[in-house]
Amino acid sequence: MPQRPTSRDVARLAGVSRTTVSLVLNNVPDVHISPETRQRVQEAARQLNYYPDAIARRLVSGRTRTIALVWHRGPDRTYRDAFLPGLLQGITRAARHYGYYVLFRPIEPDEPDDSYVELARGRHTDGLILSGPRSDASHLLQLYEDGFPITLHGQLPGTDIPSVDVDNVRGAAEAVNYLLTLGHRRIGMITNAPLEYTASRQRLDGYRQALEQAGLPYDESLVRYGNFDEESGQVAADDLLAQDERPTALFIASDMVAMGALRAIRLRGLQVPDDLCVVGFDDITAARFIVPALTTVRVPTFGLGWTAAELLIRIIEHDPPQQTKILLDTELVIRETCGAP
Amino acid sequence: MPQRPTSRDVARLAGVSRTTVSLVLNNVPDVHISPETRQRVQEAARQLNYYPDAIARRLVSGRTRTIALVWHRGPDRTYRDAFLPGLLQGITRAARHYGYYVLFRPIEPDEPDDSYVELARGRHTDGLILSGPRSDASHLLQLYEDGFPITLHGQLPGTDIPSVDVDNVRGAAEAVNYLLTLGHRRIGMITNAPLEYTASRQRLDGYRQALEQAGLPYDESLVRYGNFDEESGQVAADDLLAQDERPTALFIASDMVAMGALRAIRLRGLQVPDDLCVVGFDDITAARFIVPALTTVRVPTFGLGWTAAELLIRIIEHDPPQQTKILLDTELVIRETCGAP
DNA sequence: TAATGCTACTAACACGTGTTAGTAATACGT
DNA sequence: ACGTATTACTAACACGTGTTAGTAGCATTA
Repeated sequence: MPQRPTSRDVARLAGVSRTTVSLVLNNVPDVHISPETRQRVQEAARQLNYYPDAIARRLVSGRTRTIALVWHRGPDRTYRDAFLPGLLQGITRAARHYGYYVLFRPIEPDEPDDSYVELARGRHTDGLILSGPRSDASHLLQLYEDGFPITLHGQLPGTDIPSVDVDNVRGAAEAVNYLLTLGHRRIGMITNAPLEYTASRQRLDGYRQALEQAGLPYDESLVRYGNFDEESGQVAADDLLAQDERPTALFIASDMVAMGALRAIRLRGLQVPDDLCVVGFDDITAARFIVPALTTVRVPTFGLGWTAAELLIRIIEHDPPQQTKILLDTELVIRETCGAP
Repeated sequence: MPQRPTSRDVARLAGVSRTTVSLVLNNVPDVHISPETRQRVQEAARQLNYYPDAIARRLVSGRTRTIALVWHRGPDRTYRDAFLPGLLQGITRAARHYGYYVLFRPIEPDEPDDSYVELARGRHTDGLILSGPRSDASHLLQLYEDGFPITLHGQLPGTDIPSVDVDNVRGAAEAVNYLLTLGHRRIGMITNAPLEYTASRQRLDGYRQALEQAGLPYDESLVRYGNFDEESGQVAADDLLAQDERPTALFIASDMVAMGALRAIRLRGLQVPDDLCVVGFDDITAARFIVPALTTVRVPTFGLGWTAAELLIRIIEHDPPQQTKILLDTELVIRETCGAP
C-alpha cells in the first residue's frame, strides 16, 4: 500500500485544521461550519480517497464496534454443518444493522477452554456470543461479573447470563403430539445425545410431557440414547426394534441420529411410514432429500443468530431488554415419514 | 467493566518504567534487564490481571493481525451450507497458526458489491480473502494494484490476483473417466450453473476432455444446464430423459442439482443404478444419506480455506510463494449410484 | 458605546502501546 | 588512573483520530 492519506493530509489540502476535517466528515451536530468550507473538506477527502483509520478511531472511542462469535462445539461436525451457516448469517445481519463487525473464533479441541478470554480482556471485541457454553466455565463467570457483555447460544443452568436458545421442550412435545394425533400410542424415542447435554434432557422432557398430557405412561423400555452421529442412531434403533412389542412410531431428537436409525429400519426390512413412522429434529439439509422425506422439527438458526447478536449489542449499548433469557419457537415441518400429510 | 489496568499500572506496582514493562512482557531480545526486575514485572502483571490493549498495539504497529473473509455468493443457500463451514474452519485454523484473527463479512444482496472496500481502506484488516469474485470488480483491481493483500477463493480470469480454487476440469474428467471405466459410452451431463460461471464452464470442459480422450464425440443433445438448485436439476434431467435414446449414465456437476435429477429419474420409474448411473459433484452432506448413496466428487473445503489463508498471510508478511494460482485436487467418492464398488 | 452573543474556526490533549535515543552506574583493559 | 564497554534502566516520541476548551471577528442588544 502506498502511504495512506490521513486527516492531516485532507486538512492541508482543504486549507483548514484537522479538527474541522473531523467535524465535517463526522457530521457533528450543532457546530457552525460554513457551507463553503464543508464542501472544500469533502472535496479534499474525495480527491485523496480518504478513509478514516479504524484503529485510531477505536483507540480514542474505546470501542471496537466488533462482536465475536466463539464457537465451542467440540468435534461435532454435524452441528457445525447444520447450524453454523444460519447462525452466522443471523449474527452478521444483525451486526451490520447496528453497525458492528463480526469476529469468528472457533475453539479447537487442542486449545484450552478459556482461550477466548484474551479476546475480551485484550479488547479485541466489545462483547461475545458464546455458542456451546460449558458448565465448568469459571472464566466465563468472572468475565460476566466484571461486566463484560456476553450472550450465550445455548443454556448454562444456574447463572443469569443472558442467553438465546431453542425451546427444546416445546419443540419435542409438539413433535410427539403430532404422532399422538395420528393415532400412535406406542411411541419410541431416541435422544440426540447423552443426558448430560441440556438440550438432550429437554427434548426428552418434551417427549415425557406430551405423553403425560395424553394420559400415557412413560415407558423406559421405549427410550434409547443417541450420541450425535449416525452410528449411534443405527445402534439405538436396532436395539429398540429388537423388542417383541415394537413401537409404531419413533421420535428421534436429531436428524443426524435419525439417518442412522432409518438405515437400521431399512436393514430390518421395515417400511417407513407403513410399518413405522419417524419424526426427527433439527431439519438438516439432508432431511428434505432422503426418500421418504423426513418429517422433522426445524430449528430457527437465523433467528437464533440474529437474536443473540441483537441482545448482545443492546447490552453493549446499555439498553438491555427486560427479558434476557430468550427461547425461540421451533417449527414442525411435515414431510413424508409419517405418511402423506 | 471496571477500570482496565494499563501498562502504566503494572509499571507503578513493579516500581519500574513503562518501557521496562513493555520490554519484559514482550520478551524483547538483546536487552539487559535483571532477573529480579523481570520477575517483579511479571508478578505485577499477573496480580493486576493485565492484558495489553490490542487496539493501542495495532495503532503503533500499524498491523491489525486480522484477515477478513468476504463472502460474496449471492443468494445461493446451497453453496453457503455446503462450503462455508469447511472453508471457514480452514481459514481460522491457518489464521490461528500464524497468529491472526478472522473477520467474517458476507455481502448481502441489498448491498453494493464494493462495500467490502471500506474494510481494506479503513484499515480494519491486513488482508482479505474474497470468496466469489465478480468479473466487474474494478474496486478489487484498484485495491490489488495499490498493493493491498488479497486472495481469491474462486477465479477471476484476466488478472494475476493470487487465487485458490478447486481443479474443476480435472475433477470432472475424473468423474467421467470413472463412468467410462464402468463401460458407459452414452454419458449425459447436467451443469451446476449457467456457463457464465467459471466453475460451470470448467466442469463442462472436464467432461469434454474425458470424452475426447476416450475417442467419443461431444454430443450437445446429451448436455443440459442446471442453475444451482434442485428444481433446475429436475427439469434438466426430465428433459434429458425424454429423448428416444437415453444416456446410460449422468454426470451432474452439483449434488444439489443431482437431488432434483434423482427425483425426476424416480418419477419416471427408473432405477439407479440399474437403469441409469449417476455421479454428482461437491459431496454435500445429503449425498451420504440418500438411498442409493450418491457417488460424487468431493471438494476439499477445509484445504481451500487453509490454503487461501496461508497464501494471504504470506503475502501480508512479504514472503509470497512463487506459485500464486493454486488449484487443489478433488477426490472421487465412490458410493452406490454407479453400482456397488 | 460597552456588553453580550453568535459564527467559524483552531490548539492542544487524550487514548495505550512499541520503540528509539539517551543516561547514570558499574566493570574492564591498559 | 583514565578511557571504554557493558549493564540496567528511563524520557520522550509516534501512531491517527475524537473532543474539549478557547479565540478571534462580527452582529446584536441595552
